[in-house]
Amino acid sequence: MPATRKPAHIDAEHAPLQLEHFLPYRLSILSNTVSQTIAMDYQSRYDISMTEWRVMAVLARFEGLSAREVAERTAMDKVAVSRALSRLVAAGRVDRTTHDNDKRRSVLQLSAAGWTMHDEVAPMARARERELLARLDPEERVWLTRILDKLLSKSH
Amino acid sequence: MPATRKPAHIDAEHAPLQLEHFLPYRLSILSNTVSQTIAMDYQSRYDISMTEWRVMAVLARFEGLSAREVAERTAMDKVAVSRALSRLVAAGRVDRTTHDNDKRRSVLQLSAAGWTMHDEVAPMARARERELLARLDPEERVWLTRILDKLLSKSH
DNA sequence: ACGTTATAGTTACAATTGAAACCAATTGCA
DNA sequence: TGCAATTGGTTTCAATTGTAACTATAACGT
Repeated sequence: MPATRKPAHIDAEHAPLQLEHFLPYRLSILSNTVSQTIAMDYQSRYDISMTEWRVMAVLARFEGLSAREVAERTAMDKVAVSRALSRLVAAGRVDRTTHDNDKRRSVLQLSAAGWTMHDEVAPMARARERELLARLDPEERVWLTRILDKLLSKSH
Repeated sequence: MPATRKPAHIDAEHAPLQLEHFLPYRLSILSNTVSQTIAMDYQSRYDISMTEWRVMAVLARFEGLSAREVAERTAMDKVAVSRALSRLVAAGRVDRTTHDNDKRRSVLQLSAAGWTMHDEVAPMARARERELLARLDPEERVWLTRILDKLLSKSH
C-alpha cells in the first residue's frame, strides 16, 4: 500500500501533469476497461477479436457492403478490415462474393452461422452497455450522450 | 459518397447493433482520436511513445518510484513499463538506480534532459486537453467530470 | 538457519499491428 | 482507343505487444 507520496516538486516550477485528472488519460482507461469487458464475453465463447466483431456488427446492419465501406463504418483501416474479413470468411461467418459491375469490389454479408453468432453476441454487448449506464442517473445519461455527440462531431 | 443504405433487416428479427450509437464504440473512437492527436505532438518532435510519455509524466510527479509503482500509477503492466524504462534510460531521460534496502527494486527519476522534455511536452498536452474541453459548455464540462468519476470508480 | 513462497524486474517467443509495396480492375482523358 | 492515374483489396516485412518463463532478491514460517 504505497500511501500518499511526496510530489517531486511542490513549487510550480515544472507543473507536472496529474494523470488521474487528465481527460485524455481518463478516457483511455475507461474505454479500454469497457471494451475489454465486452471482448471477454465473445473472445472466450467464440474465437473472435474486437475488430472482427465490429465488422460483423456493421454487416448485420448493412448487407452487401464492400470492404472499403466496412472500413468507413467501423473506423478501421483497410488492412485491418481485410485481415478481419479473411478470418471471418475462413470461419464461415461471412460470405464474400464479387461485385457484378466492378470486379475489384467485394460484396459482403453474414452467413447463416454469422447471423447465429451475431444474435447471441449482440444482446450480450447491449447488456454490458446497460450495466455501464446503470451506474449513472437518468440525467447523467442524457448529458453523456449529448457530450459525446459534441466531442465526436467532425466539425470543430 | 455512399448515401443512406438499406438496412439488412427492417424487422426486429436480428436486432443488429447500431455501432454509431453504441456507447463502448463511441468511447473507443473518442479516446483513440484524442490520444493520437496528443501523441502526434511528441512522437514527431521527440522519439517517444505514449507509454513512455506516461511513465515520464508519473515520474515528474513522484520521484523515486519503483517500476512496479509506475505500473500501478499508469495502469500499464510491468512488462510494458520495463520496456518503456529501458528506452527512457537508454535515451538519457530517466535515471535508474537500485534501492538501498531492496536490491530488486529500482529507484527512478527524470534526468535533467527528461525534465527539459517534460517541461516542453506537458504544456502541449494540457493545451490539447483545453482544446477538447473548449468544445463543451461550462455546464457540460462539470457533468463530464462527474460522469467520468462515477464510471471510473472501482466500487460498482 | 533453511527451505518455501512471494515479489521486482527482464527476457524470449509468439501473436498482432502498422506501413509500404504491390496487384488487378476501373476511371479519366488526351 | 490507349495510357496515366485512381481505387479496392491483399501481401510483405518490420515494429509493437502479450504471455509465459526466467533470474535475482527478499520475506515468511517452522
